[in-house]
Amino acid sequence: MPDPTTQEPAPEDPRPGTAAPAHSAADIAAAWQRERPGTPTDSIEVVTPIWWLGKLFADDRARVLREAGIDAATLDLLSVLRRSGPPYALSTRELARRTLVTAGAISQRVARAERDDLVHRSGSPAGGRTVLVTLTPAGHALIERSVDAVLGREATLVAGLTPTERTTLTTLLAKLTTDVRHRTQP
Amino acid sequence: MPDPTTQEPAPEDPRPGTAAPAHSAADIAAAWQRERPGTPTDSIEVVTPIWWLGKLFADDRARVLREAGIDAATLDLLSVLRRSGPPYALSTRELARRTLVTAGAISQRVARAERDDLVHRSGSPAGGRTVLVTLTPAGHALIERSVDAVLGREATLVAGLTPTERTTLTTLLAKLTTDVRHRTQP
DNA sequence: TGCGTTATGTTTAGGTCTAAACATCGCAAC
DNA sequence: GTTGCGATGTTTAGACCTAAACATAACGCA
Repeated sequence: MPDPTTQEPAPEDPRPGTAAPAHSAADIAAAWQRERPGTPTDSIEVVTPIWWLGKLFADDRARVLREAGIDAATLDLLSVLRRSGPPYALSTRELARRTLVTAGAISQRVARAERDDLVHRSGSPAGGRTVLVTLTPAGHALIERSVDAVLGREATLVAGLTPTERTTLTTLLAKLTTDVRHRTQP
Repeated sequence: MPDPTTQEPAPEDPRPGTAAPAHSAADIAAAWQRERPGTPTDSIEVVTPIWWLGKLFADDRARVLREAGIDAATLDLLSVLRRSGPPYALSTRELARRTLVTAGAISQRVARAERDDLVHRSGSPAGGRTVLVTLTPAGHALIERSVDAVLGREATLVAGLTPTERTTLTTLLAKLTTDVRHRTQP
């Protein structure tokens, strides 16, 4: 019965009872249906490619950044500060909000970046207990020469999509993001 | 000049020179253009939503799994074994190939799962130095009651897309994946 | 038989993240 | 004033991953 549409080469020794390898989202869904009929596999062909693409982009970005002498976490930190405009300073809280990691992670990121003289903490000029994290000249220089490398590279990765396809994809991703946020946050 | 299309509330104290917060991919691209005209921002509206969606799905899955008493790494391991069909046994190498993590990570995942009596290692029945990792009855029972919870939940998260939209999205993601693989692997 | 090569697993060092425990600071109610 | 609460940062314990160093085991071949 199993007539799986695989794209992988068949195993050298197809022992009876051994399923074929699955390496596309469709294969994974088919394998569940074969082994466990009725499994709710509707989401697999949407969720799985999104994860795989995220990993592909992340791995490629890591490769590019290694040559630039910076890691993804630091790039994220410096980017947010650079994009915020003069005076290139944000509180820990605000950095956490804009980077999707916890305040504790920001604290550690800032500690590493401060050790490398890319940012410095300044005791709160404005009220409260807030600490302002500011880009140093070295940090500004590093992000300046990293961002074009990273974004330029990623532009080539998505260049295979036509403008129409890209617009459609962006729209659908935005809709899905709204849906998921709506169903998970409240 | 800056007429940023933000969806966030304006900062309480808009000091001069301070950019508005950016919390959509379009806002991020606009912020780069405002602060650094000419930055190649073409990819941002594709790559960023993919990462954010990946994180939304991962966080939600972690929530569901916490109640089921299993973590995402273990779910991944047991799922691959369960989907492979009887006799629910695969080598370390093959597990690494199907889960997108390194062989070292598999070694550790298997060690944890073995400690919890979810799988057991069997000395190579077939040739070589290969170690077969096999699902135990407890592991089989755990994956059986976890997979419906996870996939059922995710089905509701993508239920807002019409069948047509879902097909279009799947197609575009597949095309992008092919492109990116082609440009990064060789 | 002896040796080098290749494939496979495991271990270890280092890095990063989250969750939770702590530590402050400002402020409001009284 | 002072007591308590809420917001903000930092620290720490635990989890998990990668890369690289180590082990073995099977093979090919002289």
